[in-house]
Amino acid sequence: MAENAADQGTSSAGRPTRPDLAAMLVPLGRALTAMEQPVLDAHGLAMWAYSVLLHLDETPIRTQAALAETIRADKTRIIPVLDDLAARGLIRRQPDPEDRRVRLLSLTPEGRRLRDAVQSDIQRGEERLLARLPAADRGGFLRGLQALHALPELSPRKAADGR
Amino acid sequence: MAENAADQGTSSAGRPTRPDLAAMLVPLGRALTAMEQPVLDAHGLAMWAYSVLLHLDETPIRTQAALAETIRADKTRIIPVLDDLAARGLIRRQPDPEDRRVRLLSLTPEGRRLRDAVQSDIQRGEERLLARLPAADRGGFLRGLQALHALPELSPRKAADGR
DNA sequence: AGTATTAATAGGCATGCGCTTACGATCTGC
DNA sequence: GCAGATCGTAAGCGCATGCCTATTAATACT
Repeated sequence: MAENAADQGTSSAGRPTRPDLAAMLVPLGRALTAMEQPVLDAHGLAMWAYSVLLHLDETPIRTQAALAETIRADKTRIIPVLDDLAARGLIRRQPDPEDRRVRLLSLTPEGRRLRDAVQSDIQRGEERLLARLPAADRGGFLRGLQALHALPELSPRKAADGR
Repeated sequence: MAENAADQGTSSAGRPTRPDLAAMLVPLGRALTAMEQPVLDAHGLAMWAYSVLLHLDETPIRTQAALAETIRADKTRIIPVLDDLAARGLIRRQPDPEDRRVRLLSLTPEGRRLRDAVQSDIQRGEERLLARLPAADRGGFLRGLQALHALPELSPRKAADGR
């Protein structure tokens, strides 16, 4: 006994060969977010506001609640964000003629300009980081990340309603 | 001049070919964390407690403050966590004979057992996710992730004190 | 017409967390 | 042996966030 064999469960248990994914992903996410912050500050954008600008225009978004859900924000908490963005002329919020309860959201040209400028800034910083990766792994890392990001099981809300 | 050309910045700006890294990493981290939660609950461990168990024993940790820093916890906030872990016999907290201010932290055998069991469970779930990746990208993804995770610039605290 | 639903909005409650202060015990330098 | 720094600990402030309720306007169901 006390042997350091490796079989002790269903699969290859024992001492793992890598840290938990979350243990790497979460700090990385934090670090990336911290890198973004100064850029956002420079443009007077909060993280939520940037998130709104990003997701507006990518997908046709109808209601504010739907937007909130896609960016995983609280329905009631983005309202001040939208107020601010609209007041600054970065988004438009017109009542839907077909259903006058909903406000149709869209990016204004200035909104798109700002979004593009900020995103370029941010991705420029990210590229500096990616450059640190061995070239052989860079592509796989990015593809893997995008693939996981696209998995529906990882979106808790969608995964729940299987009907 | 409303042409939809793509050059408009310093480098390859315009519409980016991928989402921001943080925009993928952060939700992924959240999803992974959510996947871990039931496992942790099943073992009666909170996230901070698990984090402590993980990092104890990997590196020789002397002071509680040092532990707190490595797991990015607040010095004062892990104390109840340590209290609980010690009360459950998962860690030991003996006064250092050389400096009786500091408590030497170590994993008990039960602590190590629990940590290994939980981590196997967690990584088993993660492997199910990784299996969804194209085999060609899986290795690069993991290596890239580990490489970025190991970068010192991404640890805000260490990066700051360059002196 | 009359009731139930849904969108947007406001407000409030509870939680978790980072940060700060305070304090006793202990160590170190002078 | 005293002053200042350090460790562990307690307590509290403030912010961001998730969640829940209520209100109002508009739509849908019957």
